[in-house]
Amino acid sequence: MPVHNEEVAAIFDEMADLLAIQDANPFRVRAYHNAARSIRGLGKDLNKMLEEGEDLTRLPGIGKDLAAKIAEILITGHTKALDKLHQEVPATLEALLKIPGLGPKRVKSLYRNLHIKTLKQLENAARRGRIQQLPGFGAKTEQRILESIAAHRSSERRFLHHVARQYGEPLVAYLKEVHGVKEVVIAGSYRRGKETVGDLDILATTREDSPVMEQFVGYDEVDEVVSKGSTRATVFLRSGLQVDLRVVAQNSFGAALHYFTGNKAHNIQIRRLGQQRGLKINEYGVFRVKDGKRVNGKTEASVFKAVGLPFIPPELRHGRGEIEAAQAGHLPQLVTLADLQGDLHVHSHASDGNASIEQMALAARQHGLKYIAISDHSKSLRIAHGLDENRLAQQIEEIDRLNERLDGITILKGSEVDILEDGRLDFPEGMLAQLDLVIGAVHSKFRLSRRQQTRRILRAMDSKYFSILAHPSARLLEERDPIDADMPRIIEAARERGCFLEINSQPQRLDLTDTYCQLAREQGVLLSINSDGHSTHCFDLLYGGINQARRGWLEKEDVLTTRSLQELRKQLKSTMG
DNA sequence: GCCGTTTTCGGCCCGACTGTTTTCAGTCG
Repeated sequence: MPVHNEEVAAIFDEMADLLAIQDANPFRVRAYHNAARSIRGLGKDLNKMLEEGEDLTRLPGIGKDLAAKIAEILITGHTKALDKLHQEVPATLEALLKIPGLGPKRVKSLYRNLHIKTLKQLENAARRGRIQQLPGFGAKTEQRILESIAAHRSSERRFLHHVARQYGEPLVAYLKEVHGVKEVVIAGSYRRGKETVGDLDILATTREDSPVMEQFVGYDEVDEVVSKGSTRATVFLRSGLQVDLRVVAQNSFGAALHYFTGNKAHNIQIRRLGQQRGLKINEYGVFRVKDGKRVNGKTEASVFKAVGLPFIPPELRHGRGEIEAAQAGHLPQLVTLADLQGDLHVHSHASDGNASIEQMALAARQHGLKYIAISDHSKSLRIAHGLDENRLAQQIEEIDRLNERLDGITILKGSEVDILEDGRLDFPEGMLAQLDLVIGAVHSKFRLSRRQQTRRILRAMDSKYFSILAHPSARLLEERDPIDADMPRIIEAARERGCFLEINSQPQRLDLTDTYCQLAREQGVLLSINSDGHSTHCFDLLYGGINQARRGWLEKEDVLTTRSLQELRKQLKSTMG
């Protein structure tokens, strides 16, 4: 049973937490967290790297010691270092750290003084008023602990980017109307285009007399004010979405925007670069260390320039090599929404869509697209009224008639064909041969073993008619975990067979994920950014696929659906051939 | 525990807010 990257990362995070409770050197604690983050950002399977004899110490944040621990975990499934920690510190204490307001120091105090090891014990002690008697704790802290435990179930909830946008944009518009407010921008993971966000970080610049803080906490969707100072406030909206507002002066806008767009790893790297140049970088600007003089910070570009870098797009700021690429002049020219020429995964009311083929085609044309492929479900997906051979044959004729009649948009004949459990496709070859493209998709048997699932998909891709693997991980954000499959192997197979992978733009899918997009790009596998649309509004969702692609370092050239119809046909033909 | 065109030792990003204090530790992002 192989251990996967995520499990290694989780072990390091746990070790960091337990070490922190033990009062270990904070930098050592951080080293473990850094290593965990570094591993999560890998596009490659650690097992494979080990097999191929790659030097793990070349990974950022991994040195000799942690490389040895990684090898130990991969081979034995655990590490003696964590086993030892568990003997010294109860593993359950880690859960206490998740309570807002409880960090390692307080958890340690609770454990040492009140022998609290579990959430239940914590709750009981708080109820009996025993916590406020501890030094460093008070009545308010105790009350907050009780409230947090009550809300614990929802505390880890993340919001889809698409949903956060629906709350965030009206709030931004509202803040812009407040007296003395100049700029208002949503920064943070939202600006980096992440598929889900834990909260919204809003940055505003104002004149000094602006009542923006009062107006912010008085917004009629605010349910709870967590904290409020003169430059920073945190609230919860009724929807449960947490929103942080930070206010800075206009001339700090660039520095603050950079600072609050993050992520942490990126910011730390930028500051280190600053340090090397005798500069201190914070949210207020770039300062010379020797005399404290402010030298930059009005625009984001000026912050980058101060450390000798070109502007790095927000979607790349994850501390995963973008700074090194910028230094080397190798930053990608990221694909944009305007580069898209078509959409190869569109449904009609023949299966589970709610518009006719013509309506979908006209909506696509309206959106500036030059072609779409109608790719309705195949017969096995009964719940979505999948098409059988007869209905698909009729649809092909309908598309021929429409193409004769419609100008400015071309409709391709496709099908989203179920990949059956054994890897067969849901239509016979004779049927597939009549299509312009075949999109293979997993819609069932999500819980096969890694070995079976991988073999299933590879076998489907063996079909000479297979064009694109739809939503490769089959995940549904906040709802269903990704299938367990060897994605690097699948990407390799796509390269060998000349197939493509989809970036599905549905807000809940956003699949392929960013790190695998990056791997596909490195392997020369083109990605097809598709809406998987079911209504005429679906083309608005393509922005999500673009976000995903940009976080995966993709350029226009790396995306199949930026091709002209003529070039696309050539690409598809070489697959079919 | 990691890292290094100043270093193999001695650094490690930095500031705001809260609560419990009476000048600051702890937590958070």
